[in-house]
Formats: sequence, C-alpha cells, structure tokens
Amino acid sequence: MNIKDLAQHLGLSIGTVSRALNAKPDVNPKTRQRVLDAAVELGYSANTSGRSLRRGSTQTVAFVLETGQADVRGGDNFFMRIIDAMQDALSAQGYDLIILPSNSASDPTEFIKRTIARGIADAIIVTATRAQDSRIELLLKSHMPFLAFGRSQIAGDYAWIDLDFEGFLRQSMQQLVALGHRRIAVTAPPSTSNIGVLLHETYAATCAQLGLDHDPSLVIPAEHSEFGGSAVTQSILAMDDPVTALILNYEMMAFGAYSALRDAGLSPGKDLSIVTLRRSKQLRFLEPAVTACAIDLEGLGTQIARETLRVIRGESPNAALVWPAKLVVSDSIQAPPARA
Amino acid sequence: MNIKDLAQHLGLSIGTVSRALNAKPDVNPKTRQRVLDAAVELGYSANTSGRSLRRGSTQTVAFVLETGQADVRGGDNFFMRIIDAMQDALSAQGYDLIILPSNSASDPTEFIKRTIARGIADAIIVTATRAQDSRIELLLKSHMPFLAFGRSQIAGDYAWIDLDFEGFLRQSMQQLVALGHRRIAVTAPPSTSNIGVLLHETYAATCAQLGLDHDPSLVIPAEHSEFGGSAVTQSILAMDDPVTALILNYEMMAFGAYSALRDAGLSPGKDLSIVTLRRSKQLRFLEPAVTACAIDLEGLGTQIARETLRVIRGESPNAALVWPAKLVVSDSIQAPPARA
DNA sequence: CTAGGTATCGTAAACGTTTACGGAGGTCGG
DNA sequence: CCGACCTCCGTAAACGTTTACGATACCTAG
Repeated sequence: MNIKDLAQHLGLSIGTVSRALNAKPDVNPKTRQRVLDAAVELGYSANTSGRSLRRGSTQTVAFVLETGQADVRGGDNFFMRIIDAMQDALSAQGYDLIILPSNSASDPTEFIKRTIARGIADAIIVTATRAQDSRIELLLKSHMPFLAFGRSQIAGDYAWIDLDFEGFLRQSMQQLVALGHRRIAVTAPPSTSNIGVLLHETYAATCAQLGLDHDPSLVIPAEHSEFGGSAVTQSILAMDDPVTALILNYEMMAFGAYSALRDAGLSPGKDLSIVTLRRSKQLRFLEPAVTACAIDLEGLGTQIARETLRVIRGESPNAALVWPAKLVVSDSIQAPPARA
Repeated sequence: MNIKDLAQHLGLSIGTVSRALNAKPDVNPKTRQRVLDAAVELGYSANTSGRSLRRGSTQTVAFVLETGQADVRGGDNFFMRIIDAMQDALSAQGYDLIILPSNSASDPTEFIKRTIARGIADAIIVTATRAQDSRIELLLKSHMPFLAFGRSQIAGDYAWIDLDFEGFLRQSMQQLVALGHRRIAVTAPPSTSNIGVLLHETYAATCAQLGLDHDPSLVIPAEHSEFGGSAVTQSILAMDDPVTALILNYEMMAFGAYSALRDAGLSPGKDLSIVTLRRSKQLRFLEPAVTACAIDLEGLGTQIARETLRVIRGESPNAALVWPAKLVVSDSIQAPPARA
C-alpha cells in the first residue's frame, strides 16, 4: 500500500496525493477530501523510511533507557510513568516516542554514537547521567539535539532537567532539626558522582544554616538497593556517637532500613527517624508510614517532552531545570529517643 | 557523514564502499579493510532510513509495552530484565530492539495498526494479551510477523509464549496438600480473561487429581496490586468455612496479604499459608520468606528474541511455548493451624 | 598471441516520499 | 478580445542506501 497505489486508485498523481495528505495549499479542497477518505479507507500511512529520508527528519524522539541502572530496576516504575506522560505530550505535537534500551553489555557511549549516526531520531534523551559523561560530550560535538535527564558536570550549552535533590535534603534536615535531631546521616552515591557532590555540598550548607556540627563522615556512600538500605542502617547502629535520623536518597532503601531495624529489635520512627526521596506505591506497606517527597512524575514527563521539542526547534530552552520535590511528613520521623 | 562522503574520502565509488561494508564477495580484501577502518575512524553508520527504504526491511524488532498495565508498573522490573536479554540476543543477530510505549490514552489496536503501516519494524511483539485480542486479529490479517507474549483465545497460526501459570498452580496445590491443606484459595483475573479461564480449569483439574472438594468460589477475582492482595486476604479471613492457604497470581499482592494478616493479629505461614507467582527482589524483605516460583527471565528474553527471529525468517516457529516456573518452598507455607 | 575467464570496481536504477517547478485551463480587468 | 493572473495538478529531482549489471584490467590455458 504505497502512495503510488493510492494515487492510481484515485486517478491522481502521487505529487497531488502527497500534497493533499500534508495539507499543502495548492490542492482543491474537494480532491483533498477525496484523498483523505481513500487513505483511511485503504488504511494508508506514509512509509516512515521514505518520508524521513526525504524530509531529513524522523519526527521521533529517542529515550535512551539505561536498563542496567538500579534506579530503573527498582521503584514502582518511575520511568514508565514519566514515559507515559511524555508520550502524550509528544504525540499531541505529531512526534513519536521510542525507547532504546541500552544494557550493560554494550558501551553506553558507543550506543549513543551509533544512535546518532543511524539517524533514527530527531532528538535523544539520555538518562542516568554521570559527572564526567562522555555521552554528553559526544552529543555536544555532533550537534545532535538532546536533553539530559539528570545533571552532569560537563560544561556547554545544553538542556538538562533533574529532580530537586537539594530541596529534598534541605527540607528533610529542617524537619528533623525542628523535632530535635542533631546528628543526621544521609546516604549518597560515591562523591565522584554529581549527585554525590551535590549532596555533600547541600549537607554542609544546611548544617551551617541550622547550626549543626558538620561531620562529613555522616554522608555515607550506599548502594542503590534494598540491601544498601539495610547495610547503611546496620553501620549506623554500630556507631559510637549515635545518629538519630537517616535520610535515604533512594526510596527502595527504606525496605532495607526498616528490616535492619526490626532485626535489631528497634522500631523505625521511634528509635531511628527515616526519610526517603520519593513516595512510591510499595512504600505504603511500611509501618510506620515513611516520610518522603511527593514528586509529580506526570508533570515531569510533559516537561521533558516540552523541553525536548524546544531543543529540536532551536528555540532557546530552559537550559537547567530542577523539578520540585515536596516533603510529606509521616510517622517515620519523630523526636529523637532520650539518650540512653 | 554519508556513504558518499566516506567514498570520496577513500577515493572509491559508493557502490564499492557499500559492498565492502556489507561483506559482499566481489571486493578486494585490502580495500575492504581500508573501508572498514575509515568507517570506524570517521564514525560512519549507515543511515537507517536509506537502508531500510532500499532493503525493504528495518532490521528492527518493536516491543510494544502496554505501560498502563499493572504488571508493568509493579514488580521489580519484570520487563526490563526480559528486554535486556532480548537486546543481547537480537543484536548478536544484527537486529535492533526498540520499545514502543502504548499508553492508556490511545486505543491499543489503533496503535498497532499505525505501527504496522509505518513500517518501522520487521516484527512486533505484543504484551498484555487478552482473550479476545483485536490486536492479534489485526496482525494476522495484515501478515505482519509478530509474537504474542501472553496467550489468547484467537484462533490462527501464530507464535506465542507465556509463563507457566498452570504449572505454578499445580505445584503450589501439591505442596500445600502434602502439608495437610484441604481448602485452598487462589486469586485470578476476571474469568473472561484467558488467564482466568486457565486458572479455573487448572484449579478444578488439580482438585480432582488431589482428591479435594472443588469449590469454584475459592477462585477469587482480585486486583493486580498490593491492595488486591490485602482485599482478598480480608475476604478470606471473613469466611465461615476457613481457608488455610492462599495462592496469589501476582507477586506484589504478597505485600498486601502480609499486611492484612498482621493487621488481624495473625502471622503469615502459621495462620495462613501464602504462595505467590514469582520471586522478586522486593519480596525478600517479607518475613517469613514467601514461597514463590523461580522464573528465568533472562532465558525467557533470549527465547522471545529467538522465536521472533524465526517468525521473521519464515522458519516454522514454536507456535506455542510455555515458559517453566519452578516452585521454591519457604516458610510462608506450613501445616494448617489446628481447627479452633 | 589470443580467447576466455576471473577479480575488482564503477554505473545506475530502485525503494517511498516530499517539493520545487512548470504547465494547462479558467477568470478577470482593461 | 487579449494578456495577466490564479487555481490546480503533473513532472521530476532529491534524500541515502543496496544491488544487478557492465566495464576494465589482469591472468591463464591452448
């Protein structure tokens, strides 16, 4: 079912049919309607290869999902909810969204290079960004329109959007200090990563602001998993100078933290206050309810789509965008226990 | 960076360059190597549109992910692990994998129709199949190579692969009966769905086989979520004639079941035996450890990829394939409590 | 030495679209 | 009544590949 078949069936030339389908001006309204009717009747859709070859654009946005990342595997499908919203926003503008799984077996940078060269999409969205991210350097050098979901330390004029880790940590610490906590631990990725740096800086600044002693060793590296949560909790319980609150930068760690506390005969909230980054469906089954941020994932998805389209169209995009996270307090944070 | 640029840079014609890149016979081994070296040096990859337009095939498999389904949202990224393995198996054969998110906003059948017409992939994999699935009818009618991940009641010659729900239920009931259970409940989707029908039939057959009274009302419809798990548990606890074991056909329901039992002052395993479909990472934090099936998701992914390639190549595929699920017994099933 | 064969490469057509350009017919003002 | 303009449509080139076919140079057997 080509455009040629469609044209023959209508007794028209393919040029006219194409113009009719693409709403070009110089075609008789009556014939245009005839063409449109025949198209839906015969189930014609323009062949993607032919169209994008001629147009030089694919009308497609590629979302590169690093499937090996812990953040993808855990959680209540964080990414799927974002992608759903992106899909809606993009298709409203005539764009398609495809997800490209980049697994750990292949080099992420090579994957991006190949994706650019193949010309499969008009823009690329990269996730799981790192501080020194060669994918971003590559995208900048190749002048490929792209958006980074997650910040990086690569200099240059490009758009990125990320969650408000800073606001999350600041709000958490404020709440905890208001309850009387003085020694607060927070998990972080290794300090070489950009999130790690950000959390360290924010921790120091907030300590100063709230009048806490700043002990950098309380920013504790932890694996992004349930097991990371239990490991960091155990290490905290073994400390000489007791910590009374723990802030987790990945929500699934809460499962590990709760179970480590129970194994030690302690109860979350009462013996150790727990805060985690994002409210997710699974967390609702933890008792007491865990204090976490409400993050509008659907809004985030549409925002990502919008920014990406602006990059494609060459409009000056919001170069840096921090997506708000609003802390919702529950019973997992309480006043610190009386000193033994 | 066209093939033309590459050819000019090498002082060759584009025909020769193309033949060299595609390992065609009539090209000098020395020039071939020269071409390959220049290609990696200049970062050349064949433009997808041009190639697939000429070839008539895209060397791409599209995995249509129904992002609105509960099974996608829950779990420890069931699909991502499958997709990872598919990716490896497909790229080893020179194929690419793209994921097409089909969200609830659009009609799934229209989405498939458009995907076919656009000619974006050589084969389509559909998920979240239903008993009467118009997508499968459409794919059959259009002669598009496809594979259904999940069974359906649509007649026709097509390949599908699905988890072994039947074996799961049979193994679970055998174990439970061996422990002394006589009244066993099992959750199921509405009986109009194919899984619902399958579970009903298997339940009846296994009851007969094991000498249990067959009470069809013990196949209980339940929502595929944590809340579905707690709802069904509560309804069981309210029964006059007590049920001593509960089999959950979706793993995340275990969270709900455990918390409902705790709320009633009961303990899982001791007061009510619990079995669930799949071992997932999150479940490890439930106490006692929940009895569930080990399912080789990576193997499943490679199998899906293999079958899809066979469909594309017109080789007779394994039309129907049930992927094994092996029950791993833990402390969540125990002998039934003495009758009060 | 020549005819035929082989190895290697260039040429050009084709895939399905879009779009600049031109042409035929009709309308209208002078 | 005639030239100018507008409306509508067909023609053909172009996008980047692949591949059938032909061409050249070289080699070998007779």
